[in-house]
Amino acid sequence: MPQSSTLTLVRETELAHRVGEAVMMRLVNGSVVQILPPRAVLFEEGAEPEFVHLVLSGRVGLVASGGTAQEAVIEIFGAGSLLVVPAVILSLPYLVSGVVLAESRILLIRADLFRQVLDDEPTLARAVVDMQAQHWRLLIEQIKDLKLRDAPQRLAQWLLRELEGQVGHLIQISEPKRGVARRLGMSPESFSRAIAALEEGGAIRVDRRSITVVRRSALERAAGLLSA
Amino acid sequence: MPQSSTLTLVRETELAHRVGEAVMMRLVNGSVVQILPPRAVLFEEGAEPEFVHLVLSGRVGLVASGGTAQEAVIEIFGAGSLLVVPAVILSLPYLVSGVVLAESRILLIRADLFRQVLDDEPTLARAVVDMQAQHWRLLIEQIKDLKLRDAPQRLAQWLLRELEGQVGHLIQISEPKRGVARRLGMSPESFSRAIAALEEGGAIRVDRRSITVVRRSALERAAGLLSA
DNA sequence: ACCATTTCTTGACGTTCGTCAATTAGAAAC
DNA sequence: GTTTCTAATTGACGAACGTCAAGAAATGGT
Repeated sequence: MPQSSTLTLVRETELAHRVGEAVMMRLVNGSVVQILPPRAVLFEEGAEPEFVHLVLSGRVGLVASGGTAQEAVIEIFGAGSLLVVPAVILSLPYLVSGVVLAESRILLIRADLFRQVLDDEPTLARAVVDMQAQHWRLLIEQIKDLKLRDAPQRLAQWLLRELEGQVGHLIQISEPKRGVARRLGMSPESFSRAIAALEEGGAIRVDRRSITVVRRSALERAAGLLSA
Repeated sequence: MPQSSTLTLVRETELAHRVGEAVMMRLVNGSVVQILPPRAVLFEEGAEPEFVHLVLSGRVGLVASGGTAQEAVIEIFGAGSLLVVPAVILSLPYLVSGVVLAESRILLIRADLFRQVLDDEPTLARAVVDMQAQHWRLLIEQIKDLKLRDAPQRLAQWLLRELEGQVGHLIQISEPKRGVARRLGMSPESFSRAIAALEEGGAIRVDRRSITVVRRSALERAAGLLSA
């Protein structure tokens, strides 16, 4: 069973708030915490699911690999996210790999334990429904992006979404830009050009990995949200 | 409350099997059944969610519209599918519209009723977790398709998936091809060319809206599953 | 501070795919 | 049957974007 500093983190997660102390303890006991550096692989596409992964800190990317060398970042999750619940519930092979993007602390919950608690404890099922619902909407938004917006629009949209939940007009990219580019379904080169175009248009100011939104309306126009 | 022919259909759904008669009746009572023709709109993107939709028969497409006239078919669901649970649970506007593709019988479950039963009845929460998990995997597969496969590969992949759960080698398209094309994220023209290419390659034989898979291996190669 | 490695940017080029337009094929109405 | 409307195909063209290649900038290690 994990140590106290970890327990503090666990208690701060949305999941812990929703299921309550007792149920959370059932999940935590018998689980393992790992602290992993970037590029570590949590689980691999095609493998049988062994754990549900609760991200306590850091960032984890869901990555899919095509037949050749190409890789696509499906989605990126931060602290509080519960990963690969569907694979565990259905006992089907992972559809994606989990790759650590920034040093992360991960709680590994054994698959059979998770399934059992899910059946025993209604509060867990109820909490999972909500979390799944949020993830579902993320994916729907992303499919909409991919199907009906071009690369610069996707970038503008992404910047606007990053801006929500932020204090000021500043967006800090916490990982190589390549990662963000792939998450947005474009090459690093296209990402670079799209960013340059937005800066050219006076919408943003870029320095290093810091992006300041200068004119929000220009961003919204670039995202295709404003008509003219 | 719906009539008996409808009840028979309801009882055949996966949901009914999983939650049991009593809970299902709570959902059905006070709910309404609609029989709708193609092109009917069940719910509209951006609107506040009023109902959870249980498809009893027919097919319903989830459609998203970009700023301009363009539309994208996100996913297509048939009998037994429970639609827009996430929007209802989170009380957030629909991200997509629901459009009837083939004449459908739909059970409309009031949003507040669904939320209440979801909180009261653990079996419903548990069933929804599973159904959401399946949907999640559909979307993940689709994002993988969009991000790392080109149009002909997506078509080949789709044909292979349609073939599973079929008896022979025959695939019947039950709606205008445009719909399938959009679901696959390509224009009808590209769809047409991709199909022609597969027929050219001897993988399939096409007649009207019937597609016969002649050489499965050729299809798998076209889908990018086989190396050479 | 230096060098080595990785990341990022920029340019040139080719492929893919969407759009436009014209034609053909089917389906439905009368 | 003919007309009419929608769906599907085919060709030509262009825009978007990925790849390749080279160079600049930043990062990390010692």
